[in-house]
Amino acid sequence: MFLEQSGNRIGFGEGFKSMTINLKQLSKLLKLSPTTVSRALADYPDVSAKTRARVKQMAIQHGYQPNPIARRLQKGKTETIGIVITPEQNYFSDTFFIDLLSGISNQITRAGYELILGVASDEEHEMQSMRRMVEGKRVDGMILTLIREQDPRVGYLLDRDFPFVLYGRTRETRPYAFVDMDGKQAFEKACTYLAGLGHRRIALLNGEPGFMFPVGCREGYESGLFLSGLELDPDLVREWKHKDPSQSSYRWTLELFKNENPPTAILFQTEAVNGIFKGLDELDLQPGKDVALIGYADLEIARIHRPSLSVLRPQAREAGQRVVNILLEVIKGEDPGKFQEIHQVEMVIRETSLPPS
Amino acid sequence: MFLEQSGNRIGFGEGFKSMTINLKQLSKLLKLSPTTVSRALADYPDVSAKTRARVKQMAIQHGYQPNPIARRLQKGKTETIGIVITPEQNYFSDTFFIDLLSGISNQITRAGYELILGVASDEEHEMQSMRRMVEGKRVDGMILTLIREQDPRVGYLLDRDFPFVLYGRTRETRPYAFVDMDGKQAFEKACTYLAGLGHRRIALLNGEPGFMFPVGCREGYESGLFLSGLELDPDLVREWKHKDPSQSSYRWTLELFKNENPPTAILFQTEAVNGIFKGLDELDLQPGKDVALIGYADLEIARIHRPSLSVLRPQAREAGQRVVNILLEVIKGEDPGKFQEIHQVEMVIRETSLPPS
DNA sequence: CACTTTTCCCAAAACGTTTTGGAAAATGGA
DNA sequence: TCCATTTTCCAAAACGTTTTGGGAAAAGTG
Repeated sequence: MFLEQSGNRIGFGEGFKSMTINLKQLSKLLKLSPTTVSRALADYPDVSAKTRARVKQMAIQHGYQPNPIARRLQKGKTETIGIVITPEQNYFSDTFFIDLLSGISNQITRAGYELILGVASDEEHEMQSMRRMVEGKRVDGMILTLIREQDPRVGYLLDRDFPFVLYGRTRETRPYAFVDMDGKQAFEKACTYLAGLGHRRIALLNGEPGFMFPVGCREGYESGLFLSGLELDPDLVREWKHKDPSQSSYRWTLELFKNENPPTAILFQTEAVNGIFKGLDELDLQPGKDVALIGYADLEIARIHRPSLSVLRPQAREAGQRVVNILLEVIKGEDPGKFQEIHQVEMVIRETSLPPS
Repeated sequence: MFLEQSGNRIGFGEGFKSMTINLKQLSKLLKLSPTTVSRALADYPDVSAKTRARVKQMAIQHGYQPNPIARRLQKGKTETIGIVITPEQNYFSDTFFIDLLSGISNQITRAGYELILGVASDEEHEMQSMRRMVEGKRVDGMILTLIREQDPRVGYLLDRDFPFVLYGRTRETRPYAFVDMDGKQAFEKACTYLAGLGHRRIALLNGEPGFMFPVGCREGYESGLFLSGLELDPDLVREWKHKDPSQSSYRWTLELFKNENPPTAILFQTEAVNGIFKGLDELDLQPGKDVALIGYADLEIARIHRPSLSVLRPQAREAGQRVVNILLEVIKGEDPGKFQEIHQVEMVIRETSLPPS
């Protein structure tokens, strides 16, 4: 019989949770005032080394942790920063965004802060979720991602002088803090590299219009063409959609090769790679051999595909950490205009960036 | 010249932020006590309809929102629930997890609660992040995902009687609350369906051992074989790894077809589909035509691939909402054992589930 | 020794709510 | 009119910290 499997642990529930100790209780134990205990733990100089040690030892022994809510009320800070993501724009397609989030989370934890997350189904709920955080006094600062060229969130936050940092940039004349990847430099580098290999017809399968990042990509692409003495052919530039990167990029790939003078190389964001592979496959073109490819972002598929995909590699984790460190400075009262970082992007040459055949 | 671009808005900063109004200030405006205002807003019956209306009107007019931190301190609740995710196990491979998160987030917001997120790099940091939330009194409850067969997190939370809900299940005899997908029923259904089409050699490319979900998948697979009068061939069962689903499933796909009597159909989790496609391609086998395929989870790739992939479709968003509603009940003090839900999974027949050729 | 300075500690206030335990005013019943 | 009841409001306490503004004891100075 399996009677013993029922596993009652009588007298085990309750109680345990309330075993957390108080500042007042701790101070009583130490025969000190709460003031002194608080200040001892905070390393104030006006408490003797001896009692400070005694206090800390007792605090550890009893597992004392100050109640963060009480501290926040007193300090007038939420010790919390907010971020809102939207699933529609499938930002979670791979490790890129989670890397960014990982950098953000770790740095926030290190500062003793909290990260609160909102998931919004569309642009309107995105704004609504942010307003709840800001006007509901639930956060000290906001992190914004997936920035649009005209982004109402930025104006909103600037208007009420609320601390925030962008991962990306927008069109806004007032100064604000941001960490951005140098998409322009990256695509220029990739473009001139391909031209240096002898490619003369280089296509750009760019991200969705309306967002800021593709703007820089396009600038870099055009600049790369110019520096290589190539002419811009508008027929070689197409834009895929966030809603279904694969489907739209598939369509545009086919489109690109209807050209009487088709491209021998394509630049793109790696999110769109599935559609491109599918399109090339249908056209009986071998990636890397018949068409050179360089993607932006080093997703898993780029590494495991055969031939492996040459990529531009943004350091998402580091960027996330910088975003947080900057935001903490801005919350402290530093001038946001001082924090405008553009991070370089390295190029990783693998197997899909050969000279034209 | 572009001098006007500098865009100084003198006197625009500061001030704006502090325009948030207080309960005390609001009560002064109304010539009422803070008590009455608070009770009026909370719809207590001991405040007259007339003053209640007056209070609410004034509150709206001045955009009053009670400071959540002060309320939390008084109420002794954090109004916050926590979740910890880990990027290594690439749970973010597609829309599935973000759908779950979306359901969670929306329901939490509706309850006036907050979702705080931890990102942990491995199992150890996962536990550490959770302990920070629990022992640091930062949350009222935890949501757990990606559950292992032996999951130390569950024991930890049960031991200190801390409210939590699992998305998934674990091996644990004490009662706890969970919402799980019926992987067993799903894989049984898929397996009998394929057998019904005439398939006699059905393979299972299962998720990583150690986690709980693949256990149910395997049970359903075996049960499906049994119900269809087929024999289990251990050579037709393989397991891929979370770290690189594509690579490992690619290897195992090749392996499966080294069998002298190879499978005509494969069941698997859709995360592994890229590796399978790649393997089949290398073996010159056409998905759907030469080998029937049914995946678990309706990721984007399943819909856009040609032929489109037949799938088992878990309703992640709904599950996320249930998880939150249950957790709120448990936080209120309800018995967790009462909340054990197993959600059915529907099958979507597309183009990769034909009879054997 | 008398004075100043430094060291070490603490009582009380404050943060912004909600809850507790009445109290005053209005109403109803005789 | 008087008492009991109901309605409507509020002062004070409480939640658990940190900060403010000293004050007593110890140490240094002449």
